[in-house]
Amino acid sequence: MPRPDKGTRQKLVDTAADLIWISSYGSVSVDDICRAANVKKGSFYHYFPSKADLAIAAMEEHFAEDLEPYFQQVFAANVPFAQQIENFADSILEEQRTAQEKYGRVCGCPLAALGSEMIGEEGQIISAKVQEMFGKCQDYLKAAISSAIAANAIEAKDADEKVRELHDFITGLMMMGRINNTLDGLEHDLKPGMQRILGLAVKQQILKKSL
Amino acid sequence: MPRPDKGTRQKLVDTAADLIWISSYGSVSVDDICRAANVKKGSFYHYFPSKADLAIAAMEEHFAEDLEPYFQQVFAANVPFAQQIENFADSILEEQRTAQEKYGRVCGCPLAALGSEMIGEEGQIISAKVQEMFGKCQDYLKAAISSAIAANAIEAKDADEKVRELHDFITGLMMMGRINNTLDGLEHDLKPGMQRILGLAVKQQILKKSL
DNA sequence: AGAGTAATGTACCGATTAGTCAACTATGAT
DNA sequence: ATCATAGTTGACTAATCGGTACATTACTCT
Repeated sequence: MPRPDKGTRQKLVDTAADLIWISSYGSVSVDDICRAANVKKGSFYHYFPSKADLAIAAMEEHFAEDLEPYFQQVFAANVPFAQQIENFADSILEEQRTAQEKYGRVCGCPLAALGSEMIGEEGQIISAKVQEMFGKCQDYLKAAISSAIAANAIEAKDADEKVRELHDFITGLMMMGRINNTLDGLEHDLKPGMQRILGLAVKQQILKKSL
Repeated sequence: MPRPDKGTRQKLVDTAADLIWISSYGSVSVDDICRAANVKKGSFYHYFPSKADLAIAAMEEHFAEDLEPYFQQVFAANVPFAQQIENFADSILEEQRTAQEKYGRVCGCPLAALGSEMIGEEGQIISAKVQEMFGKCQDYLKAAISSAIAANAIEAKDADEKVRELHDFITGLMMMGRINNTLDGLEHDLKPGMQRILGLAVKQQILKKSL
């Protein structure tokens, strides 16, 4: 589904996001990005003052254009909490499957991969942005959990605690999926694990055969 | 407590492990390692044919010298399973605290950080070694869980499943600790989470004040 | 003591890195 | 039409990368 003529800037953002996701920030050079996007280096630095700025732009725009609308849909107020969580788990798995098909490997969470890599002085700015993005994601989770608590839909008391538990759990599954290049953990444990953390009924789940 | 005259080779291994742990493989150059270890480049390549070989040696030796004896102690056959798990959780937290004091930040799991970064063609060998190392760690976990199952100490049936769940869970906590530079998740959720996964009694835990 | 080898030190290599620069072209408003 | 501006291009830099070559030093065995 390639949109026709995405514009140079957008091509750079998308290409960089892809390349970094399937390998790492450090191992993808500006030349790599330019080559893959079919853009000359001069144009790169016309749009972005540095490689780090492109990465940050990629994060912000991916969040604003993909993640934010997605969260608003999944956690829409009219959907019951248990269903929100089910949908959330399903869509994570689906995204990972799609990426696996597209790139030939399990990719995990791009923010976590980047955040882990960019530890240390040189990566401060990017690392801070990763934390900020994670924070924004957690805000959506927190809103959903808070209203579930208010509605007595779950027993939990501290929404922040549950958000952290949930996020840490999900990140673990995605990270190990990335490292071991397998969806096993996500397929088997994601949904029931999330339900268990939140004190929701854990349904016996039927796994779709992987294609 | 620096041992006197560690030997050039060992200094390289230890220094590289440290530097890579607190930043990343890609952002640490051979020159960085040599400078920090006070070793000349010629000596580096006398002991290791490449940077990647040093990283692999560091993983293997860290496992053989630190991790393996540690696992044998924690999962010693005469220790009750519930206690094994408690000790395991405690020691993970302690290791993270120690590293935090030493390096001024939460470092998380070095294998996971490296494994996530080394995805992609260029990192195949290192990535495979990370998987191998994780596999060896899981073997110890599996042995402990299997005998707990055999002794009816826990309800679980499939040891492999529990090992995966446990490993994914722990990795998630450590990874988010690294990314967000906080021990909150590990301090609050590690032990009860492990106990819950394994169907063990979840004790109310008293948290040590962080120093 | 002397020979062989292990270890060290220094100077170097070509390739690659992020980033610069000035010339060029397309565009759009007046 | 013209003029400023946005966008593009390819050649360029200085620094750094992983790795090599080779001479020198230290150690060990006889």
